[in-house]
Amino acid sequence: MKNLEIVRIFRDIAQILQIKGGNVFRIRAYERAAQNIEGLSQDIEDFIKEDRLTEVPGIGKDLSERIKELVGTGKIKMYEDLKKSIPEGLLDLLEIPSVGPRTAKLLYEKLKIKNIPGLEKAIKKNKLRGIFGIKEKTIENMLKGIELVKRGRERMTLAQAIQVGEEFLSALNKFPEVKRIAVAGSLRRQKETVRDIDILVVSDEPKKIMAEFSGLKAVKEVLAEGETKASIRTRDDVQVDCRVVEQRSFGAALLYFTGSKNFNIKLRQAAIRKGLKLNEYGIFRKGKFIAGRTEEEMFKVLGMPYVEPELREDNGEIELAQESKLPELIEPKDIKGDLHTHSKWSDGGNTIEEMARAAGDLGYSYIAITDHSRSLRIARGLTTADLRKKKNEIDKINKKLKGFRLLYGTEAEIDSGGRLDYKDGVLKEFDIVIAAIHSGFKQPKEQLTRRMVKACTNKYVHIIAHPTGRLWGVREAYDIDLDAVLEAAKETNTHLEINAFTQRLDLNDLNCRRAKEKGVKLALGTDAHAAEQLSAMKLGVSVARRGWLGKEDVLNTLPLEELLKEIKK
DNA sequence: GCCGTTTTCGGCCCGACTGTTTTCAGTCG
Repeated sequence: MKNLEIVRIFRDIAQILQIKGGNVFRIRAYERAAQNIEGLSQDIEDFIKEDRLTEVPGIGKDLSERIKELVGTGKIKMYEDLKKSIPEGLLDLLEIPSVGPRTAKLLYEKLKIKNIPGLEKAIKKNKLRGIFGIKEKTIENMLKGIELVKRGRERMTLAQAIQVGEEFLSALNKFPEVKRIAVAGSLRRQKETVRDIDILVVSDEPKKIMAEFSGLKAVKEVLAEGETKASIRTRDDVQVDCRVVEQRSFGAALLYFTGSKNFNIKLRQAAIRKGLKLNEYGIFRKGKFIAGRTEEEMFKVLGMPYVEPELREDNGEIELAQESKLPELIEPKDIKGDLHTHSKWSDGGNTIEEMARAAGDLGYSYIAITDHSRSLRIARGLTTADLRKKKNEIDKINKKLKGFRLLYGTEAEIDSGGRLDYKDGVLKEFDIVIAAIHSGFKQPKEQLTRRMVKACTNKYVHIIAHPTGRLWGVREAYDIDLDAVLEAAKETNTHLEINAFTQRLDLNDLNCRRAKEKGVKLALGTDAHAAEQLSAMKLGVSVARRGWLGKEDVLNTLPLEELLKEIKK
């Protein structure tokens, strides 16, 4: 899959052109193309094969030639030439907050600064003084920015972002001037990682809110504070932006502040075509306010149904909305049970009964206890003797429980040859079998793919757990041919998992969409190793929603009897 | 460099805040 390589190159090109001072629309064209390719659920090489590259929005004659050149020769000449035209390392300067293309260009032209260490040295030697347009404050901001880059401004996981967002909401909600409050930005779109937190407040006293926001205990540093908008950094180095608007602009501001940026641009273009102006204060016709209180009324004026925040990525949803063909997304309440959990029998922290009660409290009607299998010793995988005892325990608890069912399950190891580590006679006893890879991630792509495909063909395997192995902050997805696995899954009625564990979210949103397009049904599981982790299901639902999935695309929206029928091979 | 129920040429989203400015460019989202 060359998609991400092209994305990176196009973004690089855009940045180099910015520094060199190219046509801003040409620059934007590269950025837009990169964004659109990033959002593709299909391999770009498929588009080439079918000669329909220019069907990808933002890709015309020139860019399609560049893409073909890269896929064909491994290089893009124009990009190689551009790279040579500026020093390596200059692009790093753009990573520094407060340093944009113009400043980078200035620093290079006046002082021959080529990279971040060079800038640091120049600042320490007082060389920046006297450069036109740079004074003490600017230098100070650059130094702060450099520090931040050094510490690595990583993105948070969605789970962390949700927590930070909630803390700020509840802290701000205590102020009487706050009439209404909401999170926006990529957190509201439920992206799997989030850079900064956006908070929207309705109030008649914006100045007061600004002071209160900047004065919160969690605030380490105020980055900017104006009349209606302020940015701070928390003690944990998270940037939080707060914006205050009046009541009638709440919907407009929420829409604007939620993004994504490209989604907003497209909506504004749609507004222009209708002779309207759309900004964060509302929709205006000849300067007269006609909508803005709620997002719903704004979409209505723009002639389309409400677009769920999770869809707002400019990945085709606006076009579908205009034809009223948006998918109806799955919701948390549709989930009837959790299909991937662990108990004390292997490496979980709670007993089976405790897990069952916690699941019941969440309103579920079933839960699968899928402890690790024999060969995963490190997680105390169960021997066949253990399994008999575990089965007895489950049967006993099931007799006690009314309107709820424990499913006897396992998360079985797929070995390096694609076989499972329990014999068929053992496997067939389970109500549900999840198969997973926990070793040999670094095998060649072909072998990894073969293992997964073979696991799908096993007639006792119902679900493939965390199919790409991505573990946030630990390792990248392993190198598999996901399309081949999807094909195999489709053919054998095997389900792929959306693992909702905070650091996994695997399959991710784009791959979910790919699975749906291929006709593969997904199974949501939290991989909970303790009762309180069952609540991570909401993250999995978010991934599913971002992957355009409806209730009908997810296995465990089914009542128990239908679920058991559905998974039969 | 892309794109077209106004257009195949001439447009291309819109505004807040900062730091440096006597009116605005740069950065950010």
